This record gives sequence, structure tokens and C-alpha cells, in this order.
Amino acid sequence: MILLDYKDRRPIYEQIVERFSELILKGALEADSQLPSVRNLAMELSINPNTIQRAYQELERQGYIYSIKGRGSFTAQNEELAVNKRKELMKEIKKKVGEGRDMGVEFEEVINVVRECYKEVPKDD
Amino acid sequence: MILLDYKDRRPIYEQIVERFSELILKGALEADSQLPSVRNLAMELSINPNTIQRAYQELERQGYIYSIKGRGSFTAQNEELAVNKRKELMKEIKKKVGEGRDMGVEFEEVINVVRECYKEVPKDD
Amino acid sequence: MILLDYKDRRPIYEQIVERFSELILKGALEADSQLPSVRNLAMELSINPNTIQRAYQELERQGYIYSIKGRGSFTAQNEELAVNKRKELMKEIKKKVGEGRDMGVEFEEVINVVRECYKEVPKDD
Amino acid sequence: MILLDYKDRRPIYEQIVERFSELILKGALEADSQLPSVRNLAMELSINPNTIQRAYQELERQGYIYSIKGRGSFTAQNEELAVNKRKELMKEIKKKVGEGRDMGVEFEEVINVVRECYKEVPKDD
DNA sequence: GTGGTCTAGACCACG
DNA sequence: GTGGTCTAGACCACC
Repeated sequence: MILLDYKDRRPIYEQIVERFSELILKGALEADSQLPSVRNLAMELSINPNTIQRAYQELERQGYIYSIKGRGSFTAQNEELAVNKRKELMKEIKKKVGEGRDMGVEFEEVINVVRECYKEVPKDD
Repeated sequence: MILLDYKDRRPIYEQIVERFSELILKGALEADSQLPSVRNLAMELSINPNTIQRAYQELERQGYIYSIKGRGSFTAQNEELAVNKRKELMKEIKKKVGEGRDMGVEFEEVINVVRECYKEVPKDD
Repeated sequence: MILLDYKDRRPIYEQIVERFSELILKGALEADSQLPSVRNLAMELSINPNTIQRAYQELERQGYIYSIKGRGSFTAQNEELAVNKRKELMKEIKKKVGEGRDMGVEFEEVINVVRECYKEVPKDD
Repeated sequence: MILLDYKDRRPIYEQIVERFSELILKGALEADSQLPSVRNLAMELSINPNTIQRAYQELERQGYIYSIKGRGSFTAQNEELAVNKRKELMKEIKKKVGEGRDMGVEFEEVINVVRECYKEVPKDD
């Protein structure tokens, strides 16, 4: 469910946050479904529970999940978050495309890449 | 020429590296033109010369510039670098577009964003 | 009668305590009226009877209710409690107003807020 | 500068966050002035550096301070934050006054308390 | 020196 | 069992 990349410069907790937020935004996790417990996930990934704790806390702060002491952590499925994320994503794409244009990438080349993406069959991993 | 953002999470030297590599790749700096000396640039930006030194080292390591002892540092204008950078950029765009697709962004929406980018007059920032 | 907020950071039992003490202090519950039984309330709220038990214990400890073995729990309508609560409330208001003053809130602004509160028709929530 | 209350139910890091945000909002700390280093403050308060780290991280997240690796942490003096905080404060006061009203506190009593607050000479502690 | 991340292990409150 | 806080101590990147 979660794959860690220790060579990645980003901290582990951030990778976990990104992975879960992705799953939630894609709708791969249903609303109010329970996440693995802090201790279990820590064992599974062979890392310290504190690191999971931190990731979950960040996810809660960002509105992706909510945690109840003594019960567990659950997905929040906030539609507003998804909208914002999509907007942000489009902005990033725009920025990247702009950079490419400045470096001499042709319009058709970009279009082809986009077309390729949408040819593929969407897959949940 | 260089604007530092102290509130940016990235280290200063990385900001400098990115700025120069951008200028070089976009062709804003001609080949073999001389960069400001470590000491001058450090003074101008009011930062430690070590930080500039580190940025220049990194730029040299990546092939963007070359240094001649006692003479200074010069832009390398390496075409291979530009090709790689463009490839990398396209990969990133592909990844972002894929994410958008998984989150329900429509094909046309992406195409429109790309079109918009190419309608604008290219500008240096 | 009782609404639980699972996303609230405060423990369930504390929410129950607060709700009952509020009802009692406001006079919404008459003196010596019987509270729902631990078992019934637990069923109604779909939570563990232990949690209700704990809430009732806390309410008894604070003097809001009294329990008779085999009979049930009853409201205490303790006038002293109400006086203390009012004093505590005034202290809190004083503290908040002081904070506001330190942050530059004008005297008139506070007075207006207070006036507004007393213009409204009192409502039970 | 910071006083910890170990009897307080709130976690230590939260007390630190509150204290600093108060000082910043009141203007007791000038903009861009350096905060004590994580290690120093930890030593001074005889607590673990991680706890300070967490407090500073939270302060940064909320926009009260900004931290630069290798340099230190600095106050941000964000005016928007102050405005929001004042609004929030007025809301809280309104709520408390409403509670008091429901419990039989007279209008004049509240007004007197407010007047008292504004009679006092403002003091920084 | 600075902030930032992580581990190991403990204790608490909650259900 | 659950999440939340804290300590002690380590290592890293940055300046």
C-alpha cells in the first residue's frame, strides 16, 4: 500500500502524507474508512511509530483524515480539497509547460505527451 | 539578476544554482560569457562567499559552467544538458497530467491550459 | 437531547458532561428530575456504556447530579454551583477582553458585542 | 519569557505556541527579530529540544514565524493574522457572554467587567 | 552554530 | 487496543 524511497531527499513522513492524500483524492479510499493504526503501519514499514504519527497528524491538519483517540484514524473525503488540488495541479502544469516553451519545446510535442497520457487506461495502484 | 527568497524552504545555494541553470538553458546567457566573481556576487547578495562557492561548484559538477583558476567562471552552453533538461521536463509534465487524469481532470481542460501557454508572448522573468 | 461530535478533539464523556451541566445550570432540567439510565443513553447514542458511566461519575463528582443505587441518577440543582460557574465565566470574559484590549480592540467595540448579545432573544440550542 | 504550567492539561508545546503567538500579536516582539534557538530555549526551560522544535514548527505553520535552516527562527509579524485573531476573539467573547446571559447574568454586570478591563493600565508581562 | 528528521522507548488518556 | 505527548540521543544539511 505504501512504498518508501529511502534515496528520496524528502522525509519519510512526507512521502507517507503524499501517498495517502493521493489515494484519498483519487477516491481509492472510501470516506470514513479506517486507516491502518499508527503502530501497525509502523511495524509493516519497519519504521518508528513516531514517524507515522507525524504523517497522520499532517494529514489531519490538511483535512484528509480525522483521528479519534482510542478509536483510530479515518479518511475524510473532503470534496473542497479535491477541487483545490486540481486547481493547484493545473497551475503546476502551466508553469512547467511555460518553462518548456521557453526552452524551445514545440507546441505539438506537448500536445502529444498529453494525448499519450489520456490514451492509457487509468489504473489504481 | 538573482533574487533570493529567504522564506523559501530550499537552501540558498540551490536557489542560485537553479537561477543560473535557467538563464543558461533559456539562452539568456551566451556561451563562454563570464559569471560574476564569487566575492562580488556574495557582496551583492549580502551572503557568505562559501554559499556562492558551493553554488558554482554544483553548477560546474552539473556541467553548466566551467572554471579557470585565476580567471573566473564561464557558462558552458552544453547542448546535451538542454536536451536532457527538456526530456526531464516532459517527464514531469507527463506525471502531473497523469495525476490530473486520475483525479478526474478532462482531456480538453489540459489541452486548453497548454494552448494558453503557447498563446502568450514568451517572457523572461 | 445530546449530540456527539466525533470529530471534536475532546473526549466523548467530556462532551456529555458539558452538555448535561449546561442544561442543568440553565435550568432546562428541573431539580431532582431523573436522567436517562446509563444503559439506555448508551444505546441511544450508540456508544459504550462505560463512557456514559464515566460521564455520570464526573457529573456526580462536580455536584451536578446524585445517584441512588438501584434507582438511577437525578439532577441536583445546586445553587452554589451556578454561582461558581457564573463567576468562572466572568473571569474568562475578563481574560478574553483583556487580550483583546492588548491587541488593540477598542472599548466601544466590545461594548457593542455585549449589547448585541442582550438584544437577541435567548434561545436554547 | 516563557512560563510552563505542568499542571495544565494542554501539552507543553501548545503552551509555548500560545505564548509566542500572544507576544507577536501584541507587538511585544518586533518583526524579523530572532527567537531563541531551539537548543537554547530547551535548555532554559529544561525540556527536550524536540518539544521546542515542534512548537516552532507549529508557529511557522500558522504564519507567526519563519525558520531558516542554519540561521534561526524569526518573527513574521503578519497583520492579517492579527485581524483574524481579533475577529476570533470577539466571537469567543460573544459566545461566553451569551452563556452568561442564559445563566442569568445581568447586562450591567458584564458591562462593568468590560469597563474594569479598560480602566487598568495595559501591561506587558 | 542553526533548524530538521528519525529512532527507541516511555507514559498518558480514551474506548 | 487506539492516538497523543514527551524524553534522550543521534545524524543530516546548511551557513
